[in-house]
Amino acid sequence: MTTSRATIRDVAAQAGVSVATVSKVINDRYGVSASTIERVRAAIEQLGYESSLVARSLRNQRTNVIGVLVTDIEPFSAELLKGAAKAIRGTGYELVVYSAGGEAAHAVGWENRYLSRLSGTLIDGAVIVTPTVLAPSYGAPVVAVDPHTGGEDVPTIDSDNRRGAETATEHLLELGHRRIAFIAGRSDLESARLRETGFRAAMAAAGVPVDPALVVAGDYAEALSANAAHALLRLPDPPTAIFAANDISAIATMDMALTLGMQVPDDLSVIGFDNIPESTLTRPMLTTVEQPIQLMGQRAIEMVVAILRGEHPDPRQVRLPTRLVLRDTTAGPR
Amino acid sequence: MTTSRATIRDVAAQAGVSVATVSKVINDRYGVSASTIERVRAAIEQLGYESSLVARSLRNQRTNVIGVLVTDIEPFSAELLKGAAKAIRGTGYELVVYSAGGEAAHAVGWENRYLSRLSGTLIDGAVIVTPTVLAPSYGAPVVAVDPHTGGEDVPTIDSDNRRGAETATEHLLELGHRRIAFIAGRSDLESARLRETGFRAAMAAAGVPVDPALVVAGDYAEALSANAAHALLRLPDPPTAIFAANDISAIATMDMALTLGMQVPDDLSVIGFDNIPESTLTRPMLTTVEQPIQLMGQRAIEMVVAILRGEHPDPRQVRLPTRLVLRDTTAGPR
DNA sequence: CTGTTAGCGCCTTCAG
DNA sequence: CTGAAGGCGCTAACAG
Repeated sequence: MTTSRATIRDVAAQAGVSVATVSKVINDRYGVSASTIERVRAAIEQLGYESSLVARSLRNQRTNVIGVLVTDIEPFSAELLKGAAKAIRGTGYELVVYSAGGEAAHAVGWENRYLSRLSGTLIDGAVIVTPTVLAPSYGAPVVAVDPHTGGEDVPTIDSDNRRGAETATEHLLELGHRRIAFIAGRSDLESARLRETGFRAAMAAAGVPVDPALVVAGDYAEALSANAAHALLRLPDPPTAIFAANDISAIATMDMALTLGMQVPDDLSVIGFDNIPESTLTRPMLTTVEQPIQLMGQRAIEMVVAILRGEHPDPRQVRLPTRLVLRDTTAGPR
Repeated sequence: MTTSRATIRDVAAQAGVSVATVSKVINDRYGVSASTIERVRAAIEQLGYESSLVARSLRNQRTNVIGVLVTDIEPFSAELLKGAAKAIRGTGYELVVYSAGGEAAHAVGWENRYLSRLSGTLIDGAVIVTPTVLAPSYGAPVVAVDPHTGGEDVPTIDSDNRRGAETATEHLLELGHRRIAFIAGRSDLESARLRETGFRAAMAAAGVPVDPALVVAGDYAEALSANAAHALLRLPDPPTAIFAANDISAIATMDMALTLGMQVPDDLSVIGFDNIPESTLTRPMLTTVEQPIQLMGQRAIEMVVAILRGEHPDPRQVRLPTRLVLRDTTAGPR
């Protein structure tokens, strides 16, 4: 037990050569005799040696590793990771996902701290998911997914949040709803602002005034959204439909409606945003606006790889389409 | 742009002190005057300095990072990661997920290579998902999820694969099926062997012989499973039900049935294993055996953390229960 | 062909 | 209270 892992020195000692020679063998550099190579390889084999990624990346600039930085691994980022993993195949790069485990993430600027911790060493480039502040990149290429702002300098990937929100709202309107509530997302993210903008635009276009009491904060988070839903449904004149800024919030809303003894969609229509896999786990299944999340992850990786290869991907701001997915949580008001 | 990230030396220069002093401030060591601390903190702030994880981990033994090593990020591992991320919260540890991007993963022993690359440096402990060879751990605690073998030395987490497979088979049997096919999983994994064992045991218990032609390889993979399903359904005397060793295979089977113009469950019953979120995306929705995947990830992290804290978790081999989830892809044979 | 030297960014003695 | 020196594992010059 606990036999510390073999280092390059152990290999060198075992093979009776210098550390530098071992390094040469490992990296296929010229200038090592066949017999020495043989001996070194044998030692490596015997000791189960594998060069330390850390030591190596401290010394070299390139590591062949791309990082994906997330605050947490939840349904959205997990989908994104699937896409990222798909895109990484065949590129020769490896993927490292770094998650602070929620806590540190609350501090504004987590993305820059992470980036600073990993960049220059360990990763050649990074994808940052839902960053709130985007600092000058430290040399390594960075692509932001669903960033705090419509991006100016940094390449970004997002989806058409505004149009998606309009579509959702129009759907509710067409069903005959007029008292439509909106549970807003994280106010520090552009996506949340655009979803609210889309909601308001669709309402305005239909000539339906937005009751300020029906627009509440949900923060893309379960607990806060549940509270928000509770408050909305307890209003003297409650909404007949709720548009939640993401699926997590929509699911929390459905749970709360159930808790309050209401039937979805008979007593209340609910519509979400994202189309995470979990949205089909609810009963009834959630009607929602789909973002191509996996594709967003895929595109982000592709863009980082392209930049790493010295290319200059042209639209640096990629906006993917959204799409209404009709399921069973919306119906006309009674 | 491209201003290389600040190092501890930049901070030292900016604050007019030595590198060592900065290090002391960062790590809260005694022996620095209040005014110096102030100056150093200001410099850190101004430069946006964050110590390099790599340099740090090379120097120290502890990094406060736990690694999760996977061959790829697909539905199963993604679920597991959600659980792992949940478990990491509040522990003070951070999470790094390392994925080889499919390729390197094909080589046997990827887990040991990764572990060797990262262990001792970068990560304090690791969770390895579906390893095929488990070597002596290099000092750092390692927990294996769904390993190649019933684990002897290494702590492991898995679910009751055998019982789950029995349950699935019994369900098919109770519906009246007799020609039941089995699309097997990755033969290098204990889980796949146990699922097949469970299938055979249930068949034997019901006195139904297993037609060798109806047991085919699927490897837990989509392409191979689709082929397998095709072959099965083209048999002169095709099965009336197919039990696939995981949901990916089951979904591939459903797709193939559809391609061949068959109705599920009318012409063919299909049942899977895992209950990944994707299993509710099929139409009809997939009947399957649920493994508590997130919980497996959670438990694995908890165990690593416990060992890191010097505890000796008692059952070192944790087996979680499985459960039949009845949905819409099974019915009696015509 | 092989070994020696220096240094990546950081932290920890140990002197001053 | 502060700074200089050494070394973590590795690689890139340069010497022999």
